[in-house]
Amino acid sequence: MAIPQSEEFSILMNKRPNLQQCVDPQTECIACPIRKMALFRGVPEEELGWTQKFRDAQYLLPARKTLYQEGDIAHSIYTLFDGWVILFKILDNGKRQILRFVLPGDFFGFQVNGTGAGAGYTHGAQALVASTLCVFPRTRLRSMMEKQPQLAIGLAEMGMHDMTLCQHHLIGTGRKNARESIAFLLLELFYRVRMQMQNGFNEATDSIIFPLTQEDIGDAIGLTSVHVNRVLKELEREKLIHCQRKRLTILDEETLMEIGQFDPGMIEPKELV
Amino acid sequence: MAIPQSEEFSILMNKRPNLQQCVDPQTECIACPIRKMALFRGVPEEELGWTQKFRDAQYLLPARKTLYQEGDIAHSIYTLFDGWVILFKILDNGKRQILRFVLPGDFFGFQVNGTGAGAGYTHGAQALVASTLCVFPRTRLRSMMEKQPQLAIGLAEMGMHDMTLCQHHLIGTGRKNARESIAFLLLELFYRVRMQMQNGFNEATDSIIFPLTQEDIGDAIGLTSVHVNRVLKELEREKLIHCQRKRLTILDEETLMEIGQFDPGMIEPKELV
DNA sequence: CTGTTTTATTGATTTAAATCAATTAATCGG
DNA sequence: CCGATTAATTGATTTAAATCAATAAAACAG
Repeated sequence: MAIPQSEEFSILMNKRPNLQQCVDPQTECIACPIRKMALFRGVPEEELGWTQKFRDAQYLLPARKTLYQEGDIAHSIYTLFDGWVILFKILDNGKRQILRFVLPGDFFGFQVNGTGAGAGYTHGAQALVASTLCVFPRTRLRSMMEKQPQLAIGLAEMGMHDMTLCQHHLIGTGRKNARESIAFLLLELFYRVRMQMQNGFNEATDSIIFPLTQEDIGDAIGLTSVHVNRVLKELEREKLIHCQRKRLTILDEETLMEIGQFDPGMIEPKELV
Repeated sequence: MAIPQSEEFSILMNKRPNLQQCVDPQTECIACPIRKMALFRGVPEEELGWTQKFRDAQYLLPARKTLYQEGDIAHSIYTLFDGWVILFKILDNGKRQILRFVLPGDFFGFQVNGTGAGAGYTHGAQALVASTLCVFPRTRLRSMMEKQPQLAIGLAEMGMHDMTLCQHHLIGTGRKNARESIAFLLLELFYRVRMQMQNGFNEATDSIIFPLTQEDIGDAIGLTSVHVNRVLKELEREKLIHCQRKRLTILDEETLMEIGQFDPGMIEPKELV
């Protein structure tokens, strides 16, 4: 299969220096294993030919590299094809708040300040592990949606889901203690990753690759890495979880769900009626 | 003008017992002063005739009354026409987390768990002051959007904006101390109310009606009302704000913005390119 | 493989905010 | 207008998590 080489490639590379062109044959939208959970979820198959032209190409973002910083001009929007990305914001006091964990199929980069082509991202984005991205030019999104309402509906549905996750994130930070909040986060990510695997590639399991450092966990829920460490050790002593080598094993799902007040229903994909 | 009496009226009233039928002549969508910021923002005027038929009617919700509880079957979605509504969630330990402050023009009630007509709201909704609501049947939303993509685009845009507000809310709760977080919340609501007034009815001012109790403030940002009180008193002693009789006056906007790390840009309405 | 950097771990101490406890001030229903 | 309920205020005490500090262990680059 020929590797599509977008005319905008060199411009894009200048603007997003950490992106690398995808060398492997790129996945066509029509053949995409995660399409049903992603931006094009509602687009009829016969329309995918021309909607794919909207897509720029697939690119690689190496582990721990920044995709964009807050304020960067938002030329592109993204669907994560493979990997793990965090969206975050750095405060004046230097502290970092992780806003969202982006998993395969998730759409991001559409939140901007300002209007028109010069608008800037409201947040930064960074890969936790080597990731593959589907890149779309932001300025074509509206006209695409006008031609293909299923795209706008898909976007609204994904937005609804993201909003619900964000609100749960808020509850964890605002009204749960460290133990409850950490239990909830571990379960949320565990379930999301596992659901991802079911819909895409692998089998269910009680163990997932978990590339967060303890500092990442703390920055997600408003704790120091020192305190995160103490709570994780406690949960390990109680044989509820096991963490080692960027791998997380859930040993006692039921107890953990009680502690974190986690309901798997929140993870399920959302539909507008 | 005749008062439209929906065929679904009596069913609706059984289901949402606190809603009262609007006695005053109801505002037609075409004449709505806040339409440009609301759900029908992008819908061309010539289409508003048939899109309004989608709307059920306007209803009154008295002050401090609950519109729906978490888990209630989500028959309707809402645009707040006038008033002030909070969305919240009650945790197992009885604590309440306010998720979102709904101001005129804002759309809510679309976040549900489950699929199809029997899905339930993910959160509760309650009026802070007597409020007027535009009520839409939830089950017609998707077909409406398929016929009128501007509706889906408007929904996606509003979702993007709400998401950004939620993320700022998260930052306040996760990574700011009580003083910073309260300063931010006061400014956010002050700016949102003032923007509302500019686009709809009144003049700019340094003072707004502010119907939150100190407990409401605490439940929004994860503090006790006792601590909220101490911080508010401190800000008053420093002549930065003045609170009295459900009215908030911002005396020193600049200093307050510095304390809260508040950027008015976040309040501006969002557009997809 | 090896030195270097990053991340994890654990103890001692401090602190911001919670909790407990009264009182005072507002607001509301009749 | 008036008793009753709800909300605000203030002090004393406790506590969950932060901060400070020092290794130990892992991951990484050359």
